[in-house]
Amino acid sequence: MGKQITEMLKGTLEGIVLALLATAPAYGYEITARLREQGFEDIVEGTVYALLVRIEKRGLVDVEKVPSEQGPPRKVYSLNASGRTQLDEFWTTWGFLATRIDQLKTEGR
Amino acid sequence: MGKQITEMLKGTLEGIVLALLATAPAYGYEITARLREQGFEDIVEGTVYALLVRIEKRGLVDVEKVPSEQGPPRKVYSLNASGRTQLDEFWTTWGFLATRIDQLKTEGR
DNA sequence: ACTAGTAGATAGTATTGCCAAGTACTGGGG
DNA sequence: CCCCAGTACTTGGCAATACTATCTACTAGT
Repeated sequence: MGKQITEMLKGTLEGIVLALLATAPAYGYEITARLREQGFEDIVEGTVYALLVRIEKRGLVDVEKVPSEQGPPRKVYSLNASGRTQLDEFWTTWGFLATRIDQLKTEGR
Repeated sequence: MGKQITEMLKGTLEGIVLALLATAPAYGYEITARLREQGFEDIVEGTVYALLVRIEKRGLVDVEKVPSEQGPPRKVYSLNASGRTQLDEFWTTWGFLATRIDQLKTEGR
């Protein structure tokens, strides 16, 4: 996949991460790994950490430091009420966009 | 809609415009109007014109100047072979992303 | 001592959409 | 005659966000 996916992820990656956190709290390294498993092969740790800092500053997640058996302590993020609201808005916006784009696709033949 | 849609459009707006041009050649003002009709109320002319300049520079469209009965001459853009290839790639990338996000949505309950 | 794996942070860059203002042309109202 | 609305395109500056590259810190195995 080229750089198209990079630009498409702007605005959606945050929602994707919020959705992941909605299923269970997680820490950065883990989130990166999950994204990779799910097909987002080229998403890089730096991107995820920066995003997590951002959503923490906006108060969408609660953070807890948990010692790790291996390596430095983990910062475990869990979605709070604000985050769930934001996630709902994400689904609304996504639905809006996806509907219109899918419509364009079917019109295109 | 908040600023979420703004970020989401990054990377998708180009594909949307290419898809519009795939149905018929069009000029900037017209494209802006069509987008507005289709629900993208807050897309601004400046954004569309800048995008058109970009895809022209990348050789995805052919341009023809056509005199208008009212106002300055129109720059009519039509998708060429390169543009159609790019559009195909857009649909592939979009399919990839949409599949994964929809999957996250259904998992989320 | 060295390497690999885990875990996080950050400075700099590029892309892209938005905002705001300006240019150019036509036709109608005061 | 001047101003305004509508059509049509241009441009300079700003903000958000993903990527690149590099760095720190800790543990375990060779």
